[in-house]
Amino acid sequence: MSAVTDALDLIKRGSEEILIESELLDKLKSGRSLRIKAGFDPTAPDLHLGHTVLINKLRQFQDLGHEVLFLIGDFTGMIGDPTGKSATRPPLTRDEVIENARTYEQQIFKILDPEKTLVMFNSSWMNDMSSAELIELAAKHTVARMLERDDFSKRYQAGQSISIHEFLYPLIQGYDSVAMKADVELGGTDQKFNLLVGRELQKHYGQSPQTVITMPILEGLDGVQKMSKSLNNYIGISEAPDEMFGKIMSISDDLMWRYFELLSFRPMAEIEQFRQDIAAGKNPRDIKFLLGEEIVARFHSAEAADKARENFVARFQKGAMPEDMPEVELPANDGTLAIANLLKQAELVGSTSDALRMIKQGAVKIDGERISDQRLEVSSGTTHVYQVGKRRFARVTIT
RNA sequence: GGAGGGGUUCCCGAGUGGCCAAAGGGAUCAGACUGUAAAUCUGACGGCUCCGCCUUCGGAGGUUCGAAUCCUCCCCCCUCCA
Repeated sequence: MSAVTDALDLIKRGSEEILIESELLDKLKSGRSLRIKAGFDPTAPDLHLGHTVLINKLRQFQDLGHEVLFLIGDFTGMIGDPTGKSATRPPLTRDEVIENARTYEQQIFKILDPEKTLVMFNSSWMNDMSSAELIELAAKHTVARMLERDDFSKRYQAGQSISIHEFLYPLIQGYDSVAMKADVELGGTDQKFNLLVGRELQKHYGQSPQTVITMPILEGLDGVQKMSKSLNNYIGISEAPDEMFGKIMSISDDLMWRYFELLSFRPMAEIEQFRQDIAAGKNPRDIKFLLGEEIVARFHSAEAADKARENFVARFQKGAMPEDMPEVELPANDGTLAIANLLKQAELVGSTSDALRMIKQGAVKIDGERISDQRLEVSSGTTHVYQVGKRRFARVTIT
């Protein structure tokens, strides 16, 4: 096997689809450093593991000697990508976009090699585009083709609104490929339509079309919907080790295999061995520990991973209190503070109504003792650990 | 421009004058069970000084003892016609 076919094999691992594979092979054979594009909409301030499926693939390209063009869609971010959305997104303000973009830059270099990464902003060419040029761009695509896109046609049929500007999104994303002279573009499977528009437009503008590589969409913690910040089913790459480890442990056994496949760097053969071990009676929890440690070690350190596992065992298997919890000081009224107000002010619950409900349901503990008195008054000068449910803790001092 | 349909609590979606803080499902939270699993079961799920009170059903007014439900104006969405 030649180095080129080895490279192709590496690229294919975990990817969903390569359009067109033979073109990619030719590009690899040319021996030049390829321009690998990936675009990110700067709407989410935090990268999560779902993003890393793609970023890990970019890293592989870098390891093969190619250059990554990390596009921050600051211009398109103000439009709002309609992909996968059932409703029109509100546009972001200029300040929000800039702030979010900065956060992206800080995070990607946990994975990518800065030496081989070019961070670009599509505003740098889109802001200069004239209205005439924009209309010329829009003339290169038809409404019928736009409506081929799954989410557009669904919304259209369901009688939901599609604003004209949303049609511009795929066109601009495609035009980015022209402006960037991309050889390859990576995206999630939900981006396939947009990525293919890039190929069309490059042809229109006299460039050879980019190879499109789609990566699977990682399911979130619920195992059903895609991992996303807005659905609150994500694991952020900047999260604390304990949090990260705990979230990995909370996924179902089925989902664990998906995460191994898309997030682990272990060879597939080793992962297959894990499956066999479990079939032979090994506790899946112990395999999940390995996944949790690998992920925490990648974004923090091996020591942090060990520590996270130890904390996990101590806290949930042995029922210990967490080591760190918020420390809160609250003023009393007339020497005491009602329990419901205390819990609300300590931000353990959202409202006093919620606090009373939690007490009724047996979810509230003080120093580990379950309480049932909704009218409990806590006197000033005391410090206790208050707990709501299994996860929410605070050490509260009444002054 | 014309005709029609629609905007309900986080989401979907019932509800056409009092029994509505509003069915049902989803999401979420809690309890049980566990491997903090998942699944399942049970319960909760606007707010508050919580057996009572206050504020919600696109917005503003109005009718009524009483309105998410009726009337007026306005805003927004969709469909068909032009």
